[in-house]
Amino acid sequence: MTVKELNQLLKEKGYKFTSQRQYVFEVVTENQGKHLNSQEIFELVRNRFPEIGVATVYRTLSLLEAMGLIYGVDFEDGFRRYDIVKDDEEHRHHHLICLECGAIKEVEEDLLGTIEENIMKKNKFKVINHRVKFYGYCEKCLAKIERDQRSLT
Amino acid sequence: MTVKELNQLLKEKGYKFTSQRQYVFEVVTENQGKHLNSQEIFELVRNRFPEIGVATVYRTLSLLEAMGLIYGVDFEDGFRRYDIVKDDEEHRHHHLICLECGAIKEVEEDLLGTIEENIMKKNKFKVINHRVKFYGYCEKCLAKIERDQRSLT
DNA sequence: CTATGTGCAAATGCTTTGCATAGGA
DNA sequence: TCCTATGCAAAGCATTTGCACATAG
Repeated sequence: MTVKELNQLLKEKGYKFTSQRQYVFEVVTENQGKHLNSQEIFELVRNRFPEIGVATVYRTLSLLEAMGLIYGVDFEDGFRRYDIVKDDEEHRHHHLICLECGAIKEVEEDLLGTIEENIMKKNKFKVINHRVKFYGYCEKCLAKIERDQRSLT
Repeated sequence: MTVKELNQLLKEKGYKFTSQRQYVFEVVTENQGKHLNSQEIFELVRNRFPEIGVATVYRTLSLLEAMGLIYGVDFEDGFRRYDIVKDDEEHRHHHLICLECGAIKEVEEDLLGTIEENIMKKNKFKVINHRVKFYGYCEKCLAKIERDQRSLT
């Protein structure tokens, strides 16, 4: 999504297009996949627009999330993190979280298609969406761990 | 797990057995499946042991979690919630979260056994554990929603 | 007796809010 | 011009921490 499209979309919904909103959106877009937290986004925006206040960043992130342009995740590290929603993704979007280094990688797959049906049948619960977090070790840390173990013997 | 076993386990690991730890453990145990938050646990313990302080509850919950006797979940509602770990469960434990009424139901299944292998192959990420949250509508709310829709036509 | 555990209150850290001013449309 | 958006500082709120005292072993 371009800044122009953001402008249009904001106006469509009756919101105003401001520099602050533009910069917050740009920063999140340019850092796709990094899952920046609110403070990080604040710092990066401030580089381009020093007058901005934290409150505006928080308010803008909420707005963009409500508009469906970005999404928030909570990796239970004390921060709310944001990333852009890619046009083609619906709910096929999950995270691999490395227990060693904290690296976060995205998985773009609809993992649970058939499983949702079973849930529906067994639990009488209509599944609308799901969020999966896999905890484990990324390639780098796994190699390191195996190396360390070898050197012990 | 009984209080007696808790006593033993604490001592094994070099911790002391105290009334505070006993009551916190009992409250979580007796409210299995309710996913109480720290404040709720604090209130319930205080009914039995009025001298207890919040800090002790927080410290005890962390300790019990580290010992693997309880687990914490974050439903992104601002509270950390706790429930007991049943003996037979490893990582076969997920949640159905109703978008309408907020009800939380547990699912006791290892949903992703085969999927983990694919993740491993495709992403070079060794999965140790996973946590799945399904968002949707529970039986009651689903019925209500359908009723409301019918009455509109 | 000694080290760990506890209660209290203060501190922390992220996020939200109130309010006067700025600035889109 | 009018109403939404912003910046600032203060407030909120769950959780953590420092410290003197209590207590399990």
